[in-house]
Amino acid sequence: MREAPTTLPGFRLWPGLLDGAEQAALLAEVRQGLETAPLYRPLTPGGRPFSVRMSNFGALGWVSDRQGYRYQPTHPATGAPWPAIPARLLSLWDALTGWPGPPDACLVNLYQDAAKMGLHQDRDERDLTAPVLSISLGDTAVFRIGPAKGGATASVRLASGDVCALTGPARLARHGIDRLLTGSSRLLPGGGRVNLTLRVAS
DNA sequence: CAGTAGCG
DNA sequence: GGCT
Repeated sequence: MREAPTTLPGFRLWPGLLDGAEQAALLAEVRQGLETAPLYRPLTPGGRPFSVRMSNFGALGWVSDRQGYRYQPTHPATGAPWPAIPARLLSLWDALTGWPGPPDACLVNLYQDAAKMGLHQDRDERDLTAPVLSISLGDTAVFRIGPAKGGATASVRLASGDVCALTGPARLARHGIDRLLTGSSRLLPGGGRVNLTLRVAS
């Protein structure tokens, strides 16, 4: 599968990398993990709820609450360790990133209806040179990305099966999700989008 | 604070 | 749409 050219150096995009069967198989593994680590709605440190629901796989999970942002080894509601990262995601990481080690965190974000994610930077990881890999499943999202220090952003549609990465000069790019194109995919029975974000947290 | 509103 |  070809890699598409992008405007921002270091932002890599592989449209349609996962075919329908691969998307369905991955989604089944995600659903299985979510039985152990149920989706929940986090709060910002200021106490406002996210519109997205979250969970995590891997040794460490990204969480937000009144205490702040951090990575922790257990689910905030159940106290249990996060489920393992599915092997096919680890293979994808190996195939697409040149990074010498595996990711130890996989954030699971579920967008439904009007859920969105404001512009932000991923900067809670110990080594900010390790890439971030993102997999989209379900409804197409309108993704926005711009330079780390502010300025003009670009809008990019992320469809089911697309994979993208923030690498090198784009590692600290500001990015977010403006909205979903509802009804654009039938992968999730009730509609919506699952985003999987692989990171080296520690 | 990965949220939101108001300004311009 | 970007900044505060």
